Amino acid sequence: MATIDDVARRAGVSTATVSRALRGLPNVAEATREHVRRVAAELNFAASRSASSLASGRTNTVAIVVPHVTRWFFGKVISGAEEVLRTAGYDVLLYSICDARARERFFAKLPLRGRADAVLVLALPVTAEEVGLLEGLGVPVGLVGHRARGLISVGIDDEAGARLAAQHLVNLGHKRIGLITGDDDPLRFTTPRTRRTAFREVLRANGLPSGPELEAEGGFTFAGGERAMTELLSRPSPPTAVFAISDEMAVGAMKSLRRHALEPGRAVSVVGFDDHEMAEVLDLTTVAQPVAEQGSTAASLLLRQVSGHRPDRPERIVLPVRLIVRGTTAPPSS
Amino acid sequence: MATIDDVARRAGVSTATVSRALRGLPNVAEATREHVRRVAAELNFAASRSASSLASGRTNTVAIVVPHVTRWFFGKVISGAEEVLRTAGYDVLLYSICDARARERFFAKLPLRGRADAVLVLALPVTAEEVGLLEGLGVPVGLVGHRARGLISVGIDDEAGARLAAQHLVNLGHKRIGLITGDDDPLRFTTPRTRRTAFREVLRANGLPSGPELEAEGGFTFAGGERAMTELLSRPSPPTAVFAISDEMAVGAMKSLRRHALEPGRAVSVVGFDDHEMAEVLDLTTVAQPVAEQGSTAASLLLRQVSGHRPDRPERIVLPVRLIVRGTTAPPSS
DNA sequence: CTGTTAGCGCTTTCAT
DNA sequence: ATGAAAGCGCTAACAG
Repeated sequence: MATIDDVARRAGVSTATVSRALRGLPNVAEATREHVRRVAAELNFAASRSASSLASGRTNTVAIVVPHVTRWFFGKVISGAEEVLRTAGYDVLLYSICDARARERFFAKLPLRGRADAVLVLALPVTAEEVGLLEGLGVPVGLVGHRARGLISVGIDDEAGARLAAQHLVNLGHKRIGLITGDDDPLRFTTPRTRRTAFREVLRANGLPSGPELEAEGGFTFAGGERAMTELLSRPSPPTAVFAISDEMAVGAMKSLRRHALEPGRAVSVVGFDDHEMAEVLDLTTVAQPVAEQGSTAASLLLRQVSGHRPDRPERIVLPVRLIVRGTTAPPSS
Repeated sequence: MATIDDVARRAGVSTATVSRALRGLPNVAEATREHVRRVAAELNFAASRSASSLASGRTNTVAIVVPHVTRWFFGKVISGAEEVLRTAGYDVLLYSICDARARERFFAKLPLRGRADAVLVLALPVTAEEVGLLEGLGVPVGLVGHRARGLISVGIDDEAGARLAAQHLVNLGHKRIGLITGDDDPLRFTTPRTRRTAFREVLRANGLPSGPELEAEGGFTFAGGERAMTELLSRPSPPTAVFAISDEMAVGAMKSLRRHALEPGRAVSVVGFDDHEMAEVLDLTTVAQPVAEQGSTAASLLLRQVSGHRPDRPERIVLPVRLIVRGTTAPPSS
């Protein structure tokens, strides 16, 4: 592998000039630059990342910390962020944290220390202590899906989303409205709690029952949603409508309803959250949120800070949600 | 951030000893090692990755090249690989290549040059030229989902899987069997072709019709599967059974069938591929493949090569598939 | 506009 | 078992 010295020698200039020419810095004669470029190409030269990192202190890398690469939502967010980062010339380091042990190890060792110019953390509700550790990294930190004082954050208004769903079902005249949540305990996501609280408030404000007997846990998965709905149906007085806080769970719930000969949108109404690809095809009423965009927005903010932008106050961007009414919601059948 | 010199000074030893002690190399007195460890911890020291890479020539990083982080299959493979790599102390660099342009750029610049000790490429059917470029990286390269001469590869027997599905439907007595494939042209995956060919062979061998008029393209997505099934149903003489080469498409197909009042498993049989989480809940007959395991297996092989193992012949591992018969397949109804 | 010269923070012989 | 010292390949002042 050719080094910068090989290029310099062959081009008849100094290494400094090669470095400048190749990185597009000013103060290089256009002719020289062209010449250096040609020689570098001939030699198939590419600057060693570790050498330039060591010398410059920059890594040209951004770390993304994510629970469950496997989940649709996170995959989308990652790919949104990845594209922005890649385009800006940054590499993406992936840290997947799928259980409490991994999380502990991650924060204990912070393997990304010194490896990234910025960090993007998805959905993990970073504790005060963890925030401290991340800040100690000395690079900009961005959060998607929840906030923490002092850090960039991008997300949606979960309360508003949940309220939209709840109010829609209330307006249709439902009196017993269930909730399929996803508590995912080991990683302690905040989203489920936030949505649940807002959801309950709407019910209470409308004089409707709410609470554990109308709620079930679906772990954010299709199978979990199916189980949760089945459980709700087995309760003494089952709901006539449910709000599932993810589309995947909502679709699982629809499956359960059909299995019980309860047509979604007729016997029981269902509202999901996300506007997953399946929602449209299945005619599922849902609270739509921009997903990839949360990743790309966060990545852009992060890069701005990397290149010196120092906002006066922590940047927090809230992307809009909206209710998409489709066929799975209707007035109660009786 | 403390450097190795700080630790050495404070511990009263040389930097060489610190380096050895902290990396667990031999020839360090146990007492010294313990002492150095303690001091390092006090100072919150972590060796700079770029400095050690530069000095040692190793990066402790593995790159994963993947199309569509967003797709269930790839997410699973990544997380399988990630776990093995993380456990072995390697970081994961993610390169997502979701269209032909990105692919071209990637191979033109090979941004991972010098950044990784090994490369894992998922599903991209690497052309001879691309294989050359990857080999030129000078690090072990592993492939998941297809093979190339000289490179490690891990996958399943796609022919066998497709045959299993086809034969099952033939045995049930179906005479017109459709195929929902996913050609995904821009990236030219080989999997769809392989499965289609094997599938057609079985039909032909059994004297049954096959070919384009019984096939439709579903792009590996739920919505695509739904469209593909709808298209098949609109043809002059629609199939009484279909094989979708992914579960997500199979589930989409089931949706289409229901919309046409054709109960899957009664009016029309459906077989999927993957054994996605949804398959069990939806009672979908499918060809099961180990997914995360393909990632972890490939990662392990790669790491073995990184640490010097030189197999005599290219390593190719084929993981087993099996047919799981569930409720969506039955003899033709008429 | 270009060259010289120090490092960046580690690893790795080679001595001792 | 430990230390001294020479780089690894690049960037960033500083001169000119």
